[in-house]
Amino acid sequence: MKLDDTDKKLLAILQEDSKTPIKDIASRLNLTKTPIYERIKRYEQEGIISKYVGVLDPSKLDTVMVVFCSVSLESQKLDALESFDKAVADIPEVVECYLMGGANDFLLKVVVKDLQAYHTFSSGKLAALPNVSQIKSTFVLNEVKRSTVIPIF
Amino acid sequence: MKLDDTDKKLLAILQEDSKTPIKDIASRLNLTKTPIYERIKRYEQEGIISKYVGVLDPSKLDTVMVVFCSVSLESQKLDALESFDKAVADIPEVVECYLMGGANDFLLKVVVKDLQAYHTFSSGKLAALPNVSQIKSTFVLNEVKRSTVIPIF
DNA sequence: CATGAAAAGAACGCAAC
DNA sequence: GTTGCGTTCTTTTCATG
Repeated sequence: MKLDDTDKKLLAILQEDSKTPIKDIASRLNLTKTPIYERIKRYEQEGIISKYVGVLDPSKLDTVMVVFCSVSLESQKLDALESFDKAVADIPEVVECYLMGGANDFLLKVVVKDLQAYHTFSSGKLAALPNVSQIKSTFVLNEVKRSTVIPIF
Repeated sequence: MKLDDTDKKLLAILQEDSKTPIKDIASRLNLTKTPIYERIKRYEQEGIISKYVGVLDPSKLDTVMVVFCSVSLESQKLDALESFDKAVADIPEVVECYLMGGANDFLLKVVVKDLQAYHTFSSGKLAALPNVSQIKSTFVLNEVKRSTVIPIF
């Protein structure tokens, strides 16, 4: 869909704070409630906004450990990639998963409780998936920035 | 803070869909509105829930390209790391940034419009930051899974 | 797009148990 | 924790210009 200037500003606001009342958004954008309301409904219907979520602060939770791991498969055939896709979707510890260019590896962002939980996950769940040939884990020392905002220019 | 079983279920729901009405949550957890409401307010006050956001579907936006890049600094001294932290926070293309174990590199998730925009960002903004010695870019071919949920066990 | 009115729903506060 | 009530805010719909 084509986004005009108002769309971009509006989506930026909703990505920052989805609880901003429509009337507040309207006054910030020098419009009235009606057009704002209709645009938001359009985003939701078209799936541009896929959902509204609460974002947790991991540092406020007792023990949360974040690990990035790059996973290589034995085969780069499409069906091997797709079966890995599906398997990963059902593993809650895998928060994000991307197929990367270059070596055709997967990059996974994994959230676990502690090092022991990571070991259980890595050797038990992840290595057990079909076609997995190599796993390289790198641990996050510090979360410098984490936002869910997709910048729209 | 210590989280009981109800907290975990409640946080899971809010991470999935923050617009679920309190009365619906209450009935799902076999409780009434009051305790649900009070727990949520506590999460917000203590910062466990840091914010509520709308999540966009990048595939519905014209051109969105995701790149992971690992950035090495010339110095690993604390002030060099911290000044990089601060600089990165103000760059909208950098959606996430982590200090990684091992080689003490930073891992950045970058969202741009297209390859040309990435080049502008990488050579212009990123390489221009103080102390940056090396940048390795890997492009995302396919977004297999992306959630903002922190699994709580 | 603006404006205003009206109805429905949700959040919020309070009191009593 | 529950139940109930009442107020306020927001969302939602609708009609007019």
